[in-house]
Amino acid sequence: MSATIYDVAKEAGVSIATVSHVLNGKGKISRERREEILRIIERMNYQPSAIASALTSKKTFTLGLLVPDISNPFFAELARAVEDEGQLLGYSLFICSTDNQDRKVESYAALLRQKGVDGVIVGTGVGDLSALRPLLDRTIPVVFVSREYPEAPGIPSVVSDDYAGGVSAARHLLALGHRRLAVIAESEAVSSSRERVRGFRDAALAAGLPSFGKLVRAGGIREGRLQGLRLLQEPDRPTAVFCCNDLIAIGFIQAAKELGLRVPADCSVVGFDDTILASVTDPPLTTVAQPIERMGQSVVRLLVQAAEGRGAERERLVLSPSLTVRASTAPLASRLPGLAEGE
Amino acid sequence: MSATIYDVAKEAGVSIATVSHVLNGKGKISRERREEILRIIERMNYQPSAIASALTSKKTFTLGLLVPDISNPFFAELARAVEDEGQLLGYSLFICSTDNQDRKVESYAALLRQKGVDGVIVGTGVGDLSALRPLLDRTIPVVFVSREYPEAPGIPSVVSDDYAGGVSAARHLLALGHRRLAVIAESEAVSSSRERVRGFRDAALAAGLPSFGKLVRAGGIREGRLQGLRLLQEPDRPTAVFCCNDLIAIGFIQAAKELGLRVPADCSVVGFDDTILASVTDPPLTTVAQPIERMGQSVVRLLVQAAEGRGAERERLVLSPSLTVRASTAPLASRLPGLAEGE
DNA sequence: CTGAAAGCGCTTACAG
DNA sequence: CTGAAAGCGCTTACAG
Repeated sequence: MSATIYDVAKEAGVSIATVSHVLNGKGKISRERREEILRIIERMNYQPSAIASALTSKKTFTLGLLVPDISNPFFAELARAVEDEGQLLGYSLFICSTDNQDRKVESYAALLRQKGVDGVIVGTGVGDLSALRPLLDRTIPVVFVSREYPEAPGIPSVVSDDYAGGVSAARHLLALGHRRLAVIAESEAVSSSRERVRGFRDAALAAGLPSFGKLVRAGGIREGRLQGLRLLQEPDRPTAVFCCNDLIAIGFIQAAKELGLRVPADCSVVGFDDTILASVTDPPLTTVAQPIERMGQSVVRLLVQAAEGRGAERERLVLSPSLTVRASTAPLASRLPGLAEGE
Repeated sequence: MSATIYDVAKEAGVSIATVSHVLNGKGKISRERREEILRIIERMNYQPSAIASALTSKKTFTLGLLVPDISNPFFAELARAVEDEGQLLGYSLFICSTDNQDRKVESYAALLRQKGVDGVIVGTGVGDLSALRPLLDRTIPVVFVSREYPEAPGIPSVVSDDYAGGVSAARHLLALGHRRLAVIAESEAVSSSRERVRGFRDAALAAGLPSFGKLVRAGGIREGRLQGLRLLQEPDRPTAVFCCNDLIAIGFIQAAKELGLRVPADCSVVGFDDTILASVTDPPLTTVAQPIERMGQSVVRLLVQAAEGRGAERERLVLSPSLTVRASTAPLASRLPGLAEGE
């Protein structure tokens, strides 16, 4: 076993209370004593047990992060930002992949509660909010990131302005002359996706489009490809598509290639998120960039504020996304789209 | 506050020892008593404090994972596998991104020690192994994944057979008729990269190549691109390149495109890892696939064995990589490569 | 400025 | 089969 506070106290000829005080900078300790004790701590290579102090102080300096899947680049990048900001503020991070399943959400929630985390960041989809009860029951602070649940009043959230993101995607495509649009959204259950679609629709209608275009749903690459194959083989196939995340967009581009269509010449594509994937595809993806790093920083700050009893200053933080134009979008070709296919 | 073991004991009219016993399945408790107590636990929604039990039992059921960067897809995918296997065995996961800096490695090591983790998985580069001293001093079990340190005897590791991976990359390119090869390796400090290069070289020489080709170094996409620009503008530019990870390969492909060269027509590219990125690039990347999921599972099992005192069965587990052929490699064009550029 | 003592919520011999 | 009691390594009023 390694040194405990008792060993240090004995060595220094003081009580453990005094050692504890110099450790935590509490109370008044004479400068000489303090320095003497610090020296001994150093020499004995003493490190206080976080477990013992957690048991008494009720603080673990640990946070939980619930995401659908840590191997999904968006959440991996978010996790990195969360980890860094947590580290800065002295908090460690438990990572929990839920696959958006309430069962896993609830089991992780119970686990995190048992572990005594000081707060948890929820970036995962939660079908039934009661899955979070183990946390809320014990009044462990919770903050949502990238998702919101209006049914959960009083729980702060950090999101990007998804509506505005949808608007900017639509305006970009409209400015390029596209009129025959389509949207591939995520599940209706995902609040952020709903907002993105709403923004896109409003902007399209505001531009005088008679109709808003086809709307289909997908989750990741595979489904994006499937829906792409379908959309692109319809007689009135769209000349531009808005995909509610980069993965879907990637699947869509794959579908286009398989059908011998060129992106953006035959169909423009806009994604959402701007993860590393967007810069790597061919063509590089025009996409609505979420400020992932700032989102991560902000949730942590909000959560730590709540955890430390300094009431969160705001309940809801909305960060602005920005359109990153790469090469998957282009002006509408002058020929009538679709003609080549023999309509 | 929520219920403690005392509340349950009082409610059940037994001692806390008895409650503890039924909780942990220890000792002999009469079936009726057990069931009665279980019922009360259920009713009171009692969950034992992991902190208190950690303080007495010296087990936290928590592991640490040191990686260079959780937002790097390879490590994100590995982390997912580690998390899942840990979860299965009852362990939670602290995630620690070190950016391969010894300073951060050491500070995380000290932190994990304070938190009392039962073991740590090291997938990060460590320049000076003494950065791990906080762990080793306290004899906290450590296992390496994807890297090895021969200087650290007695520490188990799980790696893929990097040498064999390098061989298979070379054989693939040789079989396609390529003779003018190049390699973009990671830093010399990275053991896995060294082995990959060694395998590649041996296979090339064994095939009768007079020389093994150019060797340059890079870390990620940016450097891969830079080195690509350089390599591809030399008079005797290679017709095929082996990149020691997918990120480098992606950067290389970008460079080729910028120079107006086609992959694979003008230059074949083989990567290493087979992360999600490899399937998303254009062309999709031929790459040596590491069995990421199995690696994650295996390290966790090895580590938990060590943590639970069941001596690790083996000190070193080597998993076989396998070549995934996609579209970034092709037979050597019949024309003399490079002629087009006016050599 | 410093110390004695209680207490955090468990587990674990040990005794019966 | 069950309980009393010690102990894990800290923090925190409280007293002096």
